[in-house]
Amino acid sequence: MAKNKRAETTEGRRERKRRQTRERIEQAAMTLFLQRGFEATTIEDITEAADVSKRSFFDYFPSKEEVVFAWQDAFADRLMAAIAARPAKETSVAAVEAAITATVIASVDEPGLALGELIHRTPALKARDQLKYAKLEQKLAEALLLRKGGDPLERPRMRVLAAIVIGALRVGAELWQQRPPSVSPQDFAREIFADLWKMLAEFGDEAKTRR
Amino acid sequence: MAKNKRAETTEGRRERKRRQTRERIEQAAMTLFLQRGFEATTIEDITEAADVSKRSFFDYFPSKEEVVFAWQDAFADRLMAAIAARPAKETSVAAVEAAITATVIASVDEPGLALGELIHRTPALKARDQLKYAKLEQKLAEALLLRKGGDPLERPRMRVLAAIVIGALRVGAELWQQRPPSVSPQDFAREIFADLWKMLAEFGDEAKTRR
DNA sequence: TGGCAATCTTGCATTGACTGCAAAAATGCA
DNA sequence: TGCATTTTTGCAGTCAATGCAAGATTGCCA
Repeated sequence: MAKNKRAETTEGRRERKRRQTRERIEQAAMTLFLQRGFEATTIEDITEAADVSKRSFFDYFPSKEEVVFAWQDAFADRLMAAIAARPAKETSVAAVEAAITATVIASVDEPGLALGELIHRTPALKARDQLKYAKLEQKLAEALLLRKGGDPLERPRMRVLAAIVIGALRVGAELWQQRPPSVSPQDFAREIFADLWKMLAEFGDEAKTRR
Repeated sequence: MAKNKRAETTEGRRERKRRQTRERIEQAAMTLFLQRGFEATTIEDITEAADVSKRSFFDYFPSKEEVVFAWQDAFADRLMAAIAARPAKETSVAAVEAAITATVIASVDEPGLALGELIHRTPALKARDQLKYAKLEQKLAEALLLRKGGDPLERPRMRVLAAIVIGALRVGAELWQQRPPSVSPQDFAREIFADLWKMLAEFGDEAKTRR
């Protein structure tokens, strides 16, 4: 089973082969998924293409779905790091904008883009995809709270801010996928955030003057 | 298979028995799920308890998960209706608040409350649960857009408003589940929304005066 | 270099969700 | 009562996922 490094030494043949096998499975799976769809691809198809036994697949990935989402953990980790890196005196709003923009830009070229459509047309994957956003939101909320010194009273506030921002990220990702990116990711992100804050202010004012 | 009424006449013996069977399955499933967990309950356990054949289960529900989430469609439909019922001259912000509050209040006594914990501790259900919110959000966005006469330029705006409000609903539902409801649902909803709009205004102002 | 111990890979068997199909049972109606 | 329609069921089969133990590989050291 998956065990880790014995010492902190360099990667031995064992580790290397294992990583290579993992990549071979991932590659084979993705190719087949994109080519003939997620459900229409069986584990056996994948293991055959990757030339490993059917049983071994589960030694590398806990489930078929995980192959698709494995790479996405990286995004959440980067975002956390980006948040933590913002100066403490910066407002939460400024910090998320900067952190998300930076993380998105740093991640925009990854295979994830091609996956969007696959996920979108596969119900089981769609559910898992949403879960990913939920986890991201929770992590973001924690990171934001930490910046505030962990004050428990700030928690609901940061939860809501996280929900708003991740919501915007989700909507933004959708818009991005729909139209061919005629602008740079930077400009796109900037635009999205500008719109978002403007809307927030409007909605807020609207509620303020209401009743 | 599931066919509908032949004419608009009253419910015959056939329809009635079918509905009863469906309820029996649902009841048996829920009892077992809550009692021994989702994964630990097999379809056979359920059908045995409900006294139908294993095969028949799938004549009533497309999957094990659907039993859990079937009732939730009702919420989305009610919310849509509530939005549509708001006067057209009302602002979007005022309309969602009123509609959501009314719908939540009308739905708060349903079995859903007991399910929260079950869903929370079952990964597969958690994913599906998030998908539910996503769908709700989309429907809400459509309903809001419709109120605006369907102007395509308003779409992203309404998508974001929907994301924000559903985000607040999600966070609110979580808070509600955590602490014993010491206040009425009405007051709780009012409070949540008041906080939300206040936060929006603050975040908006903060962004406005920034840079 | 040979051999041992740790680790990986694989085959085999099993469970459980889900589907298709056709026979059998129940129901509605003339 | 008899027949057409609908429902329920049994059965066979596919596929994901898991446990287990035998077989192969690898790292290491005497």
